[in-house]
Parts: sequence; C-alpha cells; structure tokens
Amino acid sequence: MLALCDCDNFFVSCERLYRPELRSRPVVVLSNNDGCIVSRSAEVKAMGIPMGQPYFQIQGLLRKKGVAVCSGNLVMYKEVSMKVMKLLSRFTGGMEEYSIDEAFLSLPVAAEDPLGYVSGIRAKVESWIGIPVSIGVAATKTLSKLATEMAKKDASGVMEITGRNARDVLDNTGIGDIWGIGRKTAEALNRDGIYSAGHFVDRDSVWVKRRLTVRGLMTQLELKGQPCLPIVAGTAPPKSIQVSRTWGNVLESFEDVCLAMTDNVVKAARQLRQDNLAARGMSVFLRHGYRHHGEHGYIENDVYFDSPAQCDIELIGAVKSLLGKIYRPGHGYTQGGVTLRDFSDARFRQRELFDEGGYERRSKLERFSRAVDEINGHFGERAIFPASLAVKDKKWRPNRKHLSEKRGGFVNG
DNA sequence: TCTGGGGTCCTAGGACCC
DNA sequence: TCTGGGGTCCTAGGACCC
Repeated sequence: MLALCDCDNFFVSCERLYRPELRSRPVVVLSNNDGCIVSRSAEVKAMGIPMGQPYFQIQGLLRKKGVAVCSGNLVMYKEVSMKVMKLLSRFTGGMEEYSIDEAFLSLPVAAEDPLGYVSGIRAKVESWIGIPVSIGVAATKTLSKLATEMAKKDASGVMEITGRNARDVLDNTGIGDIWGIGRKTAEALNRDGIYSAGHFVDRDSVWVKRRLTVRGLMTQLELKGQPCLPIVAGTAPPKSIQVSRTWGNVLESFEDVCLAMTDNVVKAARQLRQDNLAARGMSVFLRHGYRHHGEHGYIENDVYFDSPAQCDIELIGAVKSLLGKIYRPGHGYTQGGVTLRDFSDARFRQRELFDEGGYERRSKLERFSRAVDEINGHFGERAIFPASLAVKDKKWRPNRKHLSEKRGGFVNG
C-alpha cells in the first residue's frame, strides 16, 4: 500500500502559520506581480471563486466579503515545505517529494491498519508544524490521488481505496478528475462515450493504448490497482531550470530589460550551482504588450556554449548577447525569462581538446562563484550580487502590495 | 492598467547511419 | 512484376502536472 499526503490550501496555510489572526478569516494568496489567485482557504472556495482568477477582476468582491489578501512568498512556503517533508520522511522508508505540498509515501508492510497509521501521521504534521494535511491510501499512485481528493472532503482527513470500494469510487468519479487525464483528453474520451473512471477501466486496454499512448494505458492499469508508476525516492536533478517574471512596470530601454533579465539569470544560476550542475544550453524570451490588450508578442532566442557554464559572469554575458538579438526599441516589455538546459555534472568537467587557456579561466570563475555562494549562504541571499543590479529604483520589481511582514527570519525574496 | 511560474514526458517525422 | 531491413538521434509540438 502507498499513501499520498497533500497539504490543505498550502500557501494559505503557510500564511496562517505566521499570522494567526488569519485563521478565522477567509484568505487568498496571489501569484507573482499580484496577478492571479493561486491558493484559497476553504471559505473562499465555498464562495465559488476559482483558482487562477485574475486578481484585478475580483478585487472589489474580495474586499466586500472581508477576504484577506496575501502576495505570494515562495521563499517562505519552500521553507515550510522542507519542514513538512522532513517530518514525513521519518514515517516511511520510501518517500517521493512530488511537489511543494505533496509527497507519496510507501507504507511499512507491518502497518496492519493503514488508515490508522496515516491518521497518526496527519495528527503529527498538524500539531508539530501547524500545517493541515489530507492523506489518501491505495495500491497505486493514481488511486491514492483519488483517495486524497476524497479525504479532503471528509472530516477525518484520511481515506482509503481498496478492492471493496474501488468500483463504486470509479463509477462516481468523472474521467476528467483522474490524475493524468487533462482537459483535452477528457473531452476526447467524452466523445467516445467515456464519462466516468468506471467507463474508462472497462475499455479494452489495446484500444486505450492506441487512443492515449502508454501514459493512458498506465493510468488505466493503475486505476485497476496494478502499479505502473513507482515511488521514486530522493530528488532527481532537474533537466531544465527556468526563471521568468512578469515585471511590475513596462520596460522600454535595452538597459532596463538587461537588468531585469540579469536578475532572472542570477537566480537561475544560483539554483544551477546548488544542484552541482553546469548548462550547455540557454534560451531567453521576452514578451511585449499585454496578452489580452491590443498589440503584443513573444520572442525567443537560444545559444549553445562550447563547454558547460555555471558562473554568473559568463551567463550574464550570454543573456546580454541574446537580448541584443531579440530586443527592438519602441516595444513595451512586460515579461521575460531565462532557461538553462542540457546539464552535466559540474563536478566532472570534460576538458576541451583545443582549449587556449579556457579551462583555467573557467576554473577561476567557478571558484569565484563558489565563494560568492558561500558568502551569501552565510550572510544572506543579498550579501554579494552583481554591481549592475545595485540600482535604487528597480523598475522591474514585481508588485507585492500585500506581502506579510517579515517573521521568523524568512527572507521575502 | 490590468491575467503566474516552473516543470516533465511522449510522439511523429525528418535526417542520418550501416 | 516490380526495389531490404534495422537502427539512432534530434526537434517541435502537444498534453499534462503542481
């Protein structure tokens, strides 16, 4: 048996952790730049306010209903997440951190009463950390996802799908509510007369594979109780790292765009080095204008390095040169991002055959970056940063008008 | 004035190899 | 009447997830 532990309205719960006065109020958390609603307390869900709703459209209603509004603070949520994960890992040999607020747990074989066992876990996370969670138990990941959705609707906060109730559950679950079946696939299946998960498992598996490829087949098998998706313990290194932002102001000049993108690439590069990776490929994109408002567009360009890079100085230079190719004066730029990819392990660098001293130059840069990272690790994220970013008026800084006060040492980066 | 950000996996088709 | 057989690698695009 395995279990899925999912934090309830995670971002809202994090805000409530440090601002107890919010516990008795309806709360929403906003995305970057105070753009959309990305987390809602139970009261707000009950009001019918959907996930992803643009904030500006609903600002008035929220105020009228007395809903507390928080700008998102991912740095803080990540720290809370790490505490939850650490605690969860104490209860199981095999655990997969699936997202910032979810983990799959393989249950000890000895657990004779799985539901009782996960109830214990749930109570401890709630009382020791203060984050409410729901836990679903089943034989496969796909079924445990479903069990967790049911757990969220039950006062106990835990639920199990077994051979006894599985058929009933599947018959009462819309096909689009199954993990792995998205909107497009659900619509297509509806056209074939499949509306419930029960309809889906009844179809011939050859037909399912032809129709939905192997992922669809795995979903079907998992719904029948046959595990296809293993729990992957530990965290795999990422295959790409992207940092993009919608900016607080429209940026016109090349200099402003460069600074904003420098900020992005420095964040990406820090992540890269933390994971001991170096990148062969990089791409940048810019968006100008507003998507739902007249003239707008998207431009992108990429580059491959002769050898893998991981230093701020190198990567900033590459970003500037790419921007030089795509930037056009006269546009108002609203958003931009940097993606690093094609990673290799930075600890085992392949030397170039025809190298002209590049290896030594790069080693020096790497030592420099490591020193900067160490100092920042010690004295805080902002102890050392590129001088170009040392400007008073950061025009690109996103709006965060509802940021909670700094508490408990969280850096509101 | 105005709508987030960050990922993964799979497939088809083209190009190429022996 | 009618031209082999078996592969790999890469990319773009689609779909999905949180």
